[in-house]
Amino acid sequence: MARAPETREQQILGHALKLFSQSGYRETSLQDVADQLGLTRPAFYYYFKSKDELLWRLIGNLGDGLLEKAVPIAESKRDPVAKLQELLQAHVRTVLSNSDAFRIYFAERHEVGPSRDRRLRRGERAYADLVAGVIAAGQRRRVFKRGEPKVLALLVFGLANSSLRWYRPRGGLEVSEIAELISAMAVDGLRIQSP
Amino acid sequence: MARAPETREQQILGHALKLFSQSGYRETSLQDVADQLGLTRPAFYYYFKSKDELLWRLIGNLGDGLLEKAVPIAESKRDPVAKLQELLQAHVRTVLSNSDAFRIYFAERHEVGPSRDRRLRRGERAYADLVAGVIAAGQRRRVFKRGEPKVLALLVFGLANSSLRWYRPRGGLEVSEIAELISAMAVDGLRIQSP
DNA sequence: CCTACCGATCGGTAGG
DNA sequence: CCTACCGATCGGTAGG
Repeated sequence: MARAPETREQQILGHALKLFSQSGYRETSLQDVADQLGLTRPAFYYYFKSKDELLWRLIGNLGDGLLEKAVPIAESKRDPVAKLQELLQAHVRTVLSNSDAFRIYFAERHEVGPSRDRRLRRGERAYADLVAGVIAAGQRRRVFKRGEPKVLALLVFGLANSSLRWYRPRGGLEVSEIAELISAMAVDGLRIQSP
Repeated sequence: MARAPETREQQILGHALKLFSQSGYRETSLQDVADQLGLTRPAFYYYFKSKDELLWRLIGNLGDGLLEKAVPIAESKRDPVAKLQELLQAHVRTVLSNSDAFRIYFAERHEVGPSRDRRLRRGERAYADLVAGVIAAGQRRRVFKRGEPKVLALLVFGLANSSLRWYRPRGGLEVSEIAELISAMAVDGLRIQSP
């Protein structure tokens, strides 16, 4: 059972991930993090510039990860319904596979400061525009309901991200089951009902 | 234009509501609240026992309000689809009409301490069970999709509550429009698709 | 990475 | 006894 040789930096990131996710960024002191690792608080500053820097390392590139997976799906040649379904499945899988980090992201987003906040916001807008574009394409084909595509995209993200509120690894439902449930619910919710 | 004679207590509650909602509970000091009202921080303690007490006054009975409106709908004689639609419309209207308070509720829920947290949890469970019961009734009539009713209820709440993330009063969309959009999306998302 | 600290600010309380 | 506060400061903890 040879453990991967974790660096101190990785240990700090891992423990901070758990603590920030469970108790919040402001509620968790660097002393809490240091205690769990058996080192002093000042030692932390050998590895990270500040508490802000630690937070940014945890949540700064989550948006890029989502966008990377989404772009090829949105640019593929499938129909809008299939695209949206695939986009949402990928979204839920990514979010729930990194549930601690995304929980921190959504709860502590505002703690990163104005310039980084703008950067996060740009990423979010690009991602939302991508999904809104797919929804708009489905509306033009008369398969999705009318309504502001951007608002519908935000609602669909709200549905998908809400799984973070109750999802727990190894708790009844698998990530893939939740991803299928949510994507089906979102796509059917947007579909013009036939009867 | 005679303003209602606002007591100091109401003034404090109103300003704390805005500040906690905008910047967070821990991020807002009692000094910030006091400054906005032109009084000293110790004066605050004449009106409230503690910062915790202030938070509780803002979010402690939001759940009761939701439950009060939901019970008569759930107990009415309508079919499950109509019940769910009405439940969700009432939910969204209530939540968005008190958007600052509910934003605080969802973001700072954990700050109220263990015993009050249990109380909130009990209220949430009762409310979720109510909606899960309506969903289960719809499943028995083969109008709603299969799946754990409790999970489906949580997803539906997630969709409804996500509107708090982007809703702003006097911004394009009316509360009633959002309520109808969300309830239609949720009900159709749960419906077994006919074609 | 530790010991020994700092400037500031936190929530909360004293007497009047 | 009540109300509506004030100036000063408490013990602790924050990030650095």
